[in-house]
Amino acid sequence: MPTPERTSIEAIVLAARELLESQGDAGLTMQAVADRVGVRAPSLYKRVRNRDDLVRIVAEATIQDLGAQLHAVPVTADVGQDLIEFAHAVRAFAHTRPNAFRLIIGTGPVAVPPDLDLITHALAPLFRIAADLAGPEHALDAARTLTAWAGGFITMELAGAFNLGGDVERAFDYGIAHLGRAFTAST
Amino acid sequence: MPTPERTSIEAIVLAARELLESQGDAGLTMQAVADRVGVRAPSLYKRVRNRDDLVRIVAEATIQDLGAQLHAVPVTADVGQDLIEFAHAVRAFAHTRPNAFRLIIGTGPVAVPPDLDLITHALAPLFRIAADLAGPEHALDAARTLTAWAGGFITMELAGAFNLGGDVERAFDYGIAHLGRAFTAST
DNA sequence: ACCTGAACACCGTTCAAGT
DNA sequence: ACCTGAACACCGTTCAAGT
Repeated sequence: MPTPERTSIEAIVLAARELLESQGDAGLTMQAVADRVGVRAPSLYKRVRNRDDLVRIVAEATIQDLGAQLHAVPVTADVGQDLIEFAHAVRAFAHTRPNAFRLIIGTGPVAVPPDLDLITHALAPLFRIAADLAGPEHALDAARTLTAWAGGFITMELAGAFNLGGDVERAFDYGIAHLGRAFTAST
Repeated sequence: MPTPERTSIEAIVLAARELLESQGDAGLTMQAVADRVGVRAPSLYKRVRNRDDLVRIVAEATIQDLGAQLHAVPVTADVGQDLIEFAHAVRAFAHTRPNAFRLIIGTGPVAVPPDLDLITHALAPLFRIAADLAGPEHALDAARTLTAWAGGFITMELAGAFNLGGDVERAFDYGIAHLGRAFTAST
């Protein structure tokens, strides 16, 4: 006797993302997700292996969203300007969904790492910029330097590590400008 | 009738640090700490407000250790070389105590933020380098760029985000070299 | 004054029993 | 085939009772 499906993986993931952002990682409990989608907690295990798996799915969905934002940044003739727009897009994304962003920086508590291809595809626009700035043979190194800086800066900003005074906005722009110049200078 | 003290805050913090490094954040439970110091879990609350407080103390102890390592880096006439040694010291520290390092990057699960003065003092050598490289008026911006890059790079490395091939070591040195040049170029 | 067992409110997860 | 209640092994934390 089949029972009608009372929820879906999509509803579960949506509930998990909303809970993560509104209540933090500790608020993302199987109980709370179940309540939100209208079933009992054990039912979730029909659609999801366990909590770690659910968190991994949320992380991957976030990577895809971030990738879409980055692919939407227009490509102009000025690579330096593109880098600025790109960096601001990442930062804006992180500010609207800080908890999800922490998840994909490798800093948040993700037990199961997200799919590598997803990350590669999401960051494809960055590799274009890095290659244009530093030349094809240093593209990977340059891309890593840029992601490390952006990820580190935004993580620290979200953690409130920049309370020493000074303008955080200006420090971010200072970083972009000097990084952009650093690569171009050594082509 | 006083009972003899069967443990101490020092023993508790030591146990917590060992557990964090060997078992990860999830393994750092009040139960496990109590077992290790030879009391029952409720007794810990005589020395520590709660688990979040214990984690904060561990984070602060880690900042002090990192600060000691950084202050031990010799100051030479070549600021560029100092920066290289400094960055390598941070990375070496992170590799020996990855879980504790994550705690102080603002990426790990620290509910209560560590004392700001501790961080300022620990990073004092960096500010010297930043001021020498970028000039006193841009010292803060430069220091933030450097810490963001180093913290982000090492965090991603520890999370295994650099599996795209290529030499991680080389990417790190590439980052130092270009950052060092970037600031000096614009003095 | 410190330590303890017992208890409480939570977790994630499993599983037999329902429909 | 999906959903559920009950149960299990864990958490962190409180507190009255011991010494």
